[in-house]
Amino acid sequence: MPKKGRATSVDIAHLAGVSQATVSRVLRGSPLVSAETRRRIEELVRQYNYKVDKHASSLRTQRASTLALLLFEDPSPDESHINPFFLSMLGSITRACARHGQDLLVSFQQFSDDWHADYEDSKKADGLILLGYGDYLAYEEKLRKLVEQGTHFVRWGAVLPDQPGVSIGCDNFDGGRKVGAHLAERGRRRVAFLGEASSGCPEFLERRRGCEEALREAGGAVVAQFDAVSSEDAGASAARALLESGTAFDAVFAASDLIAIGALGAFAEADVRVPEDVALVGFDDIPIARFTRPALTTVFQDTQRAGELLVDSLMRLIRGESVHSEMVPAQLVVRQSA
Amino acid sequence: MPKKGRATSVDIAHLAGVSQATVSRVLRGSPLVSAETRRRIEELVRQYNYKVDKHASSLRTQRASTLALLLFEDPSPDESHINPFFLSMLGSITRACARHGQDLLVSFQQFSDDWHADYEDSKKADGLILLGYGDYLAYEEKLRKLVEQGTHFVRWGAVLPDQPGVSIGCDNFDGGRKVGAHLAERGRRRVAFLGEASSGCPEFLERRRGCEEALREAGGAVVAQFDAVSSEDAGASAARALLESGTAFDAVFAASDLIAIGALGAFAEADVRVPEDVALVGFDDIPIARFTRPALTTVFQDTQRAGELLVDSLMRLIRGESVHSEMVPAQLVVRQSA
DNA sequence: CTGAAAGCGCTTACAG
DNA sequence: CTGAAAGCGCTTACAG
Repeated sequence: MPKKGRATSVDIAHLAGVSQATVSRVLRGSPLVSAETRRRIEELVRQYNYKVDKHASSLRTQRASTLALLLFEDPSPDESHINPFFLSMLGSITRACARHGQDLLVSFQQFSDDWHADYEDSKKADGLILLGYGDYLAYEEKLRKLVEQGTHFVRWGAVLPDQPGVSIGCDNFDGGRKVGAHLAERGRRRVAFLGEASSGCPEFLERRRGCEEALREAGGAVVAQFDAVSSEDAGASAARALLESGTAFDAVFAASDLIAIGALGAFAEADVRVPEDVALVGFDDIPIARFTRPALTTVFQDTQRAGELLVDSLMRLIRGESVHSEMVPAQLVVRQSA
Repeated sequence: MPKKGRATSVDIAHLAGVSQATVSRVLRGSPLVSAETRRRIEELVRQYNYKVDKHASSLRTQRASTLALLLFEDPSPDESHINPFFLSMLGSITRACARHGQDLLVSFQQFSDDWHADYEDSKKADGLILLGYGDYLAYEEKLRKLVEQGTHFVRWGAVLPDQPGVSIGCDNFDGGRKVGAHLAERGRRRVAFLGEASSGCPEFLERRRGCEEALREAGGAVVAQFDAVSSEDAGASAARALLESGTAFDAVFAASDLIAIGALGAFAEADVRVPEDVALVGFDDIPIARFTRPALTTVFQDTQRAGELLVDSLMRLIRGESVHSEMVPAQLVVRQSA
């Protein structure tokens, strides 16, 4: 007869006529319990809907069994929508956490110096998963600090030499190369790049560089770049700027699908036909890419695999095992726009 | 000199030459501390990067200061993408939690009997936010159980009489009515509804009923319904079925934007022009709706407001205050498709 | 304004 | 295989 409130292991122990320690053993799956005792306790546990208290357990074991996902987007600090690609990562990360028996704390925030403090110091989480866009230069400094502090973290992003910490990312260079090769094969030679390819945005930079390499081999080139953060609006503006610049081009490589979708709108307004007048390729393969008109040719990143890798790497880091950065393959998805 | 590992309040107390209780008081913002002592302790706290241990604190206070967001989607148990509308809710819920000083645990799952057990019994969370589509009939049973068990929860969904627990939802009926009125005003009289409007899906049913009412006043009607869950593929199939059925119609009301986008694709394939041949209206105003071709006329639900309301209601429920269901207004957004 | 002390609900060495 | 006991790091009534 547990009193008001939820039953505790002491209540269950009384009911079963054993010590509280034995109840705890059963719940932790210890082999040091007789089958009969175990059965009796499990029955009571079910009957009273007893669950181990997470806080008591975590306090005792010094493990939160919780991971924190920090999503940040520098360009759009407004209240609105998050990049759908990140959201698909969120989905796969959630599922990977469930498989690993970890709870997942989620937070959207601006770049912060307190990531570490907020989660690991307070022991809310055993480690952090960092997911976001933003100026990598500013970001790197913070990563370095996290490493110094011994924070357990993994990040999704460009995988480059000499980066602080562990990164999991798509093979952006190879993805770009596949786009360049495809465009060349379709007879396109003058490609405009839409997106900020600079050292502040290494993912985009790698995509552009890969594309350039493939193009060069075929006698083509990236003839212009118009900066854009990853949003439809930025993509539309960049495409309009491209059109107004008078640059001669026969293809556009948008650094992300969101940018490509914005460009698609700008081209339609200007009566530029895709793919007849200009071939258009995006990157990310967000769900909607199959449903644009024309359907978007783009690069698929295996978010399922990435989520699993992120969680798995982080857990190994937490256990003190050695972990290295890793890339997930990029795969060209040819649809109608190029 | 805190030993290895993070500093505890005991370490800080030693360093400051006070008792551990005093440190705790400072950190909880108790007025029972002299200004001088407070200052000294705060300095040390900063210097040693000390944070209150969440588990110890929660164990002692019996409050997790954490909310759990359970996202479930019945129709697509596959690994893939989550409805973007829910994701935008997730964004606003996260921010609302931050404002209220609550951590947010996120989980995607199938319908489960263990929602309660998994989160509140184990004290991982003080309350649950339920977000998802699925067969309401099956769902209602579970809600009833949650109420019986005294679980603190709020759900996003249709707000109807006699529902168990607290619901926050859009005014679906009024949203539907606005769609019907707009279509009628545009001279459309024969509207096909795409989406499963049944008692298993009360949101869609309300949307359809609202639309019918407005249409009736104008001499129009909903002439057909083709079921679809909320996805592009289901929308495309439903639209094709509509076309094949030979029904005469001059407008389509899709129960969600995802369905509308699928229908847009199917119409394009069949050379049915939107809005010339058929006017098309969606529901949700997901970010991409502005960028489809033609841009989608749809119904906006204030997710910002909804997220705040959900969190606020749940917290009041947790504090034992009385809370009632509430609706968020629906707003027609006219673009090009109708 | 401050400290000593009890206790939140577990886990796990230790002893049997 | 089982129990008694210590202790994880806090918060808060109680006493001064």
